[in-house]
Amino acid sequence: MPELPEVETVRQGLDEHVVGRRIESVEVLHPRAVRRHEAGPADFAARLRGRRVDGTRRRGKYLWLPVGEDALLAHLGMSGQFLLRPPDEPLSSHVRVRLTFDDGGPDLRFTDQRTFGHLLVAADGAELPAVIAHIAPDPLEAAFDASWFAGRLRSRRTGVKRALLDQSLISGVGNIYADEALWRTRLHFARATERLRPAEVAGLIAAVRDIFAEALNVGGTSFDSLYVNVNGESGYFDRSLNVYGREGEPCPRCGTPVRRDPFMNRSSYTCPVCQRRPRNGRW
DNA sequence: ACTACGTCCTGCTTGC
DNA sequence: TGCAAGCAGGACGTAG
Repeated sequence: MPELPEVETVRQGLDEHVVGRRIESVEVLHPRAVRRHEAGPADFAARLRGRRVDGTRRRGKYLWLPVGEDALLAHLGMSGQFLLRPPDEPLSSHVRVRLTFDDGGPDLRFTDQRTFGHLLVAADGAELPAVIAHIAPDPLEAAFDASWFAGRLRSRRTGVKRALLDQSLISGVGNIYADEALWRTRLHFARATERLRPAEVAGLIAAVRDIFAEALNVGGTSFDSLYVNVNGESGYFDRSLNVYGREGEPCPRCGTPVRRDPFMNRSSYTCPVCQRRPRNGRW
């Protein structure tokens, strides 16, 4: 599932293979892929046709390609991929949007099995598209303000994992890296945010940063081959996950079997010894 | 104003 | 063997 490291890997791939090229044609093969482009698929295509891709940007799990004053904004959802393929190669059934370029080189295929991802053209967008103005800075960008984040945590009345997943507080963290960062910091996911000590918050931020950096070094994580980078290569950070998806396996720190708890209609993985459940926790 | 939850979607896995 | 339920989950809209 693409979280910040996977999205950043994709951004780097796009930066290398797409920037500087002029878009010749835009095909929307599945309207759901552009559902957040309010003016509809035809307008989406028209706004991109003939435009040159000027660069690549990312905040959290969103990435965008500035094209003049506009930007092609993308969210990969759970299974979104950008694939570069020879234009004469047949389209797979999960290709939702296809861009071709006037240089005749590889086309760009937004492919998304589970269709949670989406693309849109932001008309205001090169710097920071207004539609994602509510997305907080991610911990790898200069705009991230640790004291602002700590203050927001203190004023929240929720559990720490819910807060980590709230993209308006800190962006880029999903279910996998949330569990990994909490394990590393020895925090249970239900710890009340307002009762976290400053050192615990600082440790949590550091853990998220470290885990993101480590994942980036190996090109992001992958579980079911749904996620691949822009060239179609799978990431492999999953080999170094400590608790996520490892129910019953020994905690790498203390050997206690990892526990899985239902959480927000999904799962949370913890070490029941390293991450003690709080008395007055918030799920 | 803030928090929590249902919903979208497909395909693989599990269980009867 | 076949079918149905379970599971994966990011972000948004809405209910409370």
